[in-house]
Formats: sequence, structure tokens, C-alpha cells
Amino acid sequence: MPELPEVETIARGVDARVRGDRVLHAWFGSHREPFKNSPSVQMQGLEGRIILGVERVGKHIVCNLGSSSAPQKKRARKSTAGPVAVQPSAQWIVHLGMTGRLLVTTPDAPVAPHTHARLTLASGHELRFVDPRRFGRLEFRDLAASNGIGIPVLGAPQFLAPRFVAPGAEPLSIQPAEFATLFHGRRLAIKAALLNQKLLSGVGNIYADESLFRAGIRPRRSAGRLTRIELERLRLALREVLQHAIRLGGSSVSDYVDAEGVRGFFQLEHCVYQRTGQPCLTCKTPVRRITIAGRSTHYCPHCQH
DNA sequence: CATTTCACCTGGTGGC
DNA sequence: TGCCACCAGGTGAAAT
Repeated sequence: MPELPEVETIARGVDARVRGDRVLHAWFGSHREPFKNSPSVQMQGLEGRIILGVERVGKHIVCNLGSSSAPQKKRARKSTAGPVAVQPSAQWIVHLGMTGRLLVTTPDAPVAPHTHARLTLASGHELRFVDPRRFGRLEFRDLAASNGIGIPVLGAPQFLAPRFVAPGAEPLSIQPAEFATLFHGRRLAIKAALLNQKLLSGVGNIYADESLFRAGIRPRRSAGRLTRIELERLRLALREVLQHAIRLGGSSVSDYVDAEGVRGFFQLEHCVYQRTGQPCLTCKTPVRRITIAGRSTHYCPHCQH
């Protein structure tokens, strides 16, 4: 279900409720998908770990984990501002796909159908992954125990496996020149380019359509033929749409809810997405629906050029 | 290569 | 009520 604003909302909610907690037990309910590495690898990797914090990277939720041996106390140094950064020794990466949900519950809360993972925490809470369509993915990464090809390093300075990074650029912080470079020389539709996670991380169908409307650009336009001016309008529109949606807790289409089970409100602000045939909020022209890259695409034929 | 299509899944909705 | 076609917030493998 989620694009960047929904994933950001969920990651913040989960972080607030599990930061500093410890994984006592991990349960996985299926041996088919959605596991990038096996349930036993994930279970053994997770159990005993401290959760240092939870963050969003692209559309991924990254749980940063501390060592399972020594309890790592989080001590804020009084002389420095902000929390002390603790290097994670492992990461649990959750991708929600289309219908995935990551919830913090009490242990006695009824277990929803299609619950694929349950992490029992020292606080008594449970972190649950639910995903009816199973397009989501779960991955455990050990950052400390390998030299990059899976062989433990003894004695020598320890090689740290790379932390999880999104393949594409971050839409909230990308600068004008880099944004323009992403699309340079590309013939495909700008809508399709926005959805390509290797270019930008986090933009999905809703926010691609909404940002193109805000920028006044037709979704079928060739990405490489947009002018500098148009590209900069698009970069700013995208950033504003995403920031606005984050403030409203994301878009609740269908049954999306955040970590606390609360719906978002950005769906009330959609200008074109799923408004086929309804009047454009600016000019009253009926919103048109077409297909680009296999995805339904909504735009105003009068306001977008 | 770059770009498009399709398969992967389940469930909800609306027409007949 | 049942059946069926179609739709859905994502992504990568296969086809073009």
C-alpha cells in the first residue's frame, strides 16, 4: 500500500514505540515468500537484539539493531546535543509491497489473517508484519560478522558490511542539478521515470500523479525532453506534495493504517488520483485516466501540458 | 541497452 | 445470492 509518506508515517510510529526495546523471540508463519533470506536466518539474527531505532529509506522500513550480547544502554552525553549515535551491528529491512502492514500490538491482540511475522519484545509488546498479497519482503542483514563474502574475520580490523541504502535518490533532499541529471536523455514517459526506484526512491502511483498535476506536466511527456524550468517545477511539486502528505499521515486508500492503526488524511487532498471523470479542482475539466507503464494514470487535460 | 509487459498474490467492488 | 471481470498503493524478470 505504501509510498514514501505512508512508509515515513509508519516508520516514525514504530520507532516511537519500539526504540530501545529488545527482541526476545521471533516467529515466522510461512516458509514461502516474503523472505529474502530464510525464516531461520532471520529468527536467529533477530533474537536477543536491541532495537536502536527505526527509519525510512526509500519505501523500506529499516530497523537498526544492536548487539545481542552486551545490553547497550543509550546514554545521552550532556555535553553534546542530540542522541548519541550507536552503530547498528545488524538491520531488519521491511518492504510493505502493496498491502503490507507493520503494527505494534499487545501480545493478546487478535492475530490478523496473513500475519507472517511476530516479534515478541521485552516490553511485552509485539511487532507484527501482516501482508495479504505477499508482495512485501523481509530481510535480515548482519553488518558486523562478515568480510562481505560471508567469512568471519578474526583478529584483523573488522570489515563492516554495507548498511542498507536505497538505489535511487531521496526525493525530499535531492538538489536541482542532480534531479535534472536523472532524466537526461531518457525517452520514456516522465510518469514512468518517477516510478523507477533506481532513479528516485519512494515515489509511487499516487504521488507521481499528484506531483505531475501540481507541476502542470502531462504524464506522457518524454522525461528527457522536459525543460529546466519544468524539471525544477516538478522537483518542488514533488517535495511539497510528499511533505504535505507526511504532515497528514499519508493517504488512506482502502484499509491503510499507520503503526497505531490510525488512518491518514491525504486522500482528501488528492487532486487527480482516482478522480477519473470528476471535475478538475482548478478548471472543472473532467479528470482523464490513461495507462502508462501498466499503471493507471490520472491527469487534467486542460491544466497539464 | 532502454523500455514495456507481465506475473506474482488476495480481496474488494460493481455489473449482470 | 452467485459468478465474473476488473481494479488495487510495488517490483523485478521476461519479452520486445
